[in-house]
Amino acid sequence: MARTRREQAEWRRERLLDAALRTFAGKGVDGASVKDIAEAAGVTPGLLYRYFESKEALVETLLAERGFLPRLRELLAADHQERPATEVLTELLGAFDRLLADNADLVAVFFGATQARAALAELVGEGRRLIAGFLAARVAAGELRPHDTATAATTLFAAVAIGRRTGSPVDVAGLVDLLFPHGR
Amino acid sequence: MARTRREQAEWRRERLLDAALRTFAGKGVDGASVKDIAEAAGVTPGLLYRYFESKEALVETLLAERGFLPRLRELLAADHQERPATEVLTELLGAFDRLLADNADLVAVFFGATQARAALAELVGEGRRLIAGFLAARVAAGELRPHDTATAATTLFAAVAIGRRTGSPVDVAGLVDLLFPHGR
Amino acid sequence: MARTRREQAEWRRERLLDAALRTFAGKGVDGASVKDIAEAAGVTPGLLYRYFESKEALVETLLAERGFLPRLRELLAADHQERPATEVLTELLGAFDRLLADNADLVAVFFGATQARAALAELVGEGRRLIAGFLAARVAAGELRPHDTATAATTLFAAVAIGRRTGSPVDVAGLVDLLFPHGR
Amino acid sequence: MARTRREQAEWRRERLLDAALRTFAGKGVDGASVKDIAEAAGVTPGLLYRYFESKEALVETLLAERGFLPRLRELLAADHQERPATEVLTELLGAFDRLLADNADLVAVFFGATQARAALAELVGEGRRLIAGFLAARVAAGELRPHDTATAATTLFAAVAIGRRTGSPVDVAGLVDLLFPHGR
DNA sequence: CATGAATGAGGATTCATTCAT
DNA sequence: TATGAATGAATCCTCATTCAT
Repeated sequence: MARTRREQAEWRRERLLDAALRTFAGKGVDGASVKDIAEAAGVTPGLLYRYFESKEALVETLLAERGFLPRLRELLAADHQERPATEVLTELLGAFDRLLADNADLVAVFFGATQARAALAELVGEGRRLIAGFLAARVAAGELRPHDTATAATTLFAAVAIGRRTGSPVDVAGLVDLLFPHGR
Repeated sequence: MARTRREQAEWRRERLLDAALRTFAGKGVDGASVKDIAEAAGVTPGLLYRYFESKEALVETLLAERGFLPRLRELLAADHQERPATEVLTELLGAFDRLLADNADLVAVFFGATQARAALAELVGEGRRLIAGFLAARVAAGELRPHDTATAATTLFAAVAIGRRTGSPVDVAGLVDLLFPHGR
Repeated sequence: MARTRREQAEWRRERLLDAALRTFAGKGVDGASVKDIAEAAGVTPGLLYRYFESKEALVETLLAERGFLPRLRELLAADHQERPATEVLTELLGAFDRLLADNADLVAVFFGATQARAALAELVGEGRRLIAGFLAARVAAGELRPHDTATAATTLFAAVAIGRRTGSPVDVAGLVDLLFPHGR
Repeated sequence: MARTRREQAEWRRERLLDAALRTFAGKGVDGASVKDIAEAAGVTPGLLYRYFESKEALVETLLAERGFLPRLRELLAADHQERPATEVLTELLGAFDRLLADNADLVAVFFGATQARAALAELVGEGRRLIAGFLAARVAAGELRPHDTATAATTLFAAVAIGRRTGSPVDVAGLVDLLFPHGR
């Protein structure tokens, strides 16, 4: 109630992003009109333009501010030196899976919006590189059997992503055990 | 030249579907106007309505007639009794990969169109079931080690699909070897 | 009634230009909406865009196709060798005056539209040059007293134009007699 | 700095009128938004409404307060009894010419704004009447030859105005000499 | 079969204006 | 006094669709 101007504006901006995310996820970026979004946020279309330059800018802001790439990087950046590779992998993929589940709306936008194609490729590429690096280190350490780490990384990532996307999430522990039976 | 009425109509219909596929793939289903499609086919928008009830019907027809689910089913339905499982899998996934590559336009539509979400899920689900069945049979026959066949099927499929989608196709033989080292 | 497609289109285009001219003259170019124009033409706004790319293009077309500069040139290009200068001038300015009166709507657009500024200057400049040339020739021939022909030309033109513009047309014969009393 | 409330308000009002004049001249009355004007004045749009009831009222105020009709009247009202008519005329028209040059922005608004049409006609009408009166007096006094004083007045005025408007100012002395050679 | 003129609904966006702070 | 969040109506324009020719 007792909000300052600044707070109120910040709050409204976030509510608009929320509404946009929901609406885009439901109707697709092209299918959702500015009016739809405004209605979902309980305001008039005109107001949207005080906060975002255009519909396109809104989509970009959504991808930039609500994108989970930063959080993905955090997850993967952690230091896992001491623990067994399969345990770390299971935890990592589980976190990724949860990230996707928690951001189902955003994932929907990601898969749909033309503008998001590049972002999607970047996301997958980044994850792949980081996981592949981790795997290679553990192979070098003799913990994991030698294998094509790039393909393995893609595979792990893809399985989780497609599982979420098609509505039948994969069992992460099973997945890891599939690629590295007996922890190798 | 000497085409019967029936043939001419059939031919035009196919050309319209071609044009629609190309245009949708390029601009997205929502982004492509009926005029765009008609122009791509070298006709006027009005004519499109002699062949398809609406733009939506056009999309549905495209998905139904040009969808590769039938061809996927053919691939998987073949009898592979005699040959080693990994060989069959490699061949199967390779064929799937080629299917995706050959139908890049359609895949683009699949991933983008809201209407196609269900179709996508169905496609993956179907493929998964069939592959899982194949794997289970080979496990039962003692050829493959016991493992979570459902997860394995999802994983194989997903890796190929995401690989194509993100523009860095996976090495199919490597993929199979990853899950079943030494053919097991 | 029995109009061919081509004729009908041509006719409609002209009606749209008519309607635009009337509407622009009444409300100004910025003040007149595309809807206003369409209504004045008895059609829907959308149709306007089959005939003109944009509202701006419509204005330009109006100025280009309905502009009277060509007719002004014709008037001034005629050969008047034999007749007294004042008679020729009176006739010329009278014709110019009638041109303005007949195109009152267009004149209104000319004075108002930013895009038309240049056209207005061109119109006046052209007329000025041609009249000045005529005057100079007659001075050289000894028919008219020596005088600043450029200023005279501007003055004659301006008097007629402002007279029309402010709704109190000038008496053309009186005007000529004012500058060249006793025909000199 | 140490301004009273009253002074500050007066000052702000004038600054708003300045900004409006500049902005209208540049973009046209319809083309300039209230936001544009406010920005040009370094304030927010809302403030404008403390000083003027509406955008239209702003235009009217501009025309009323910044219009040069009062100054034109002053010019023409002066008593010129003793001096030769052509000298007075030259001075008068020169002053008018300078008035137009100094108020180029306002003239632009005058010619453009629909609301200003009437004001333009009034301006010209007033000037015409006053000049015509002056001419008639001098004809009556036998200084100038008998002539159509109304037409002469229109002509003098028009030549100066159109000269300015089209960017090629007329030579005032030459103009007077044109109508009254040898001062008659 | 094929055209293209015409419509009506809806799209994104701008803008004059109001009002709580 | 001055701000800037919010509105609602209007603007230009696009588009799927229909239908007379």
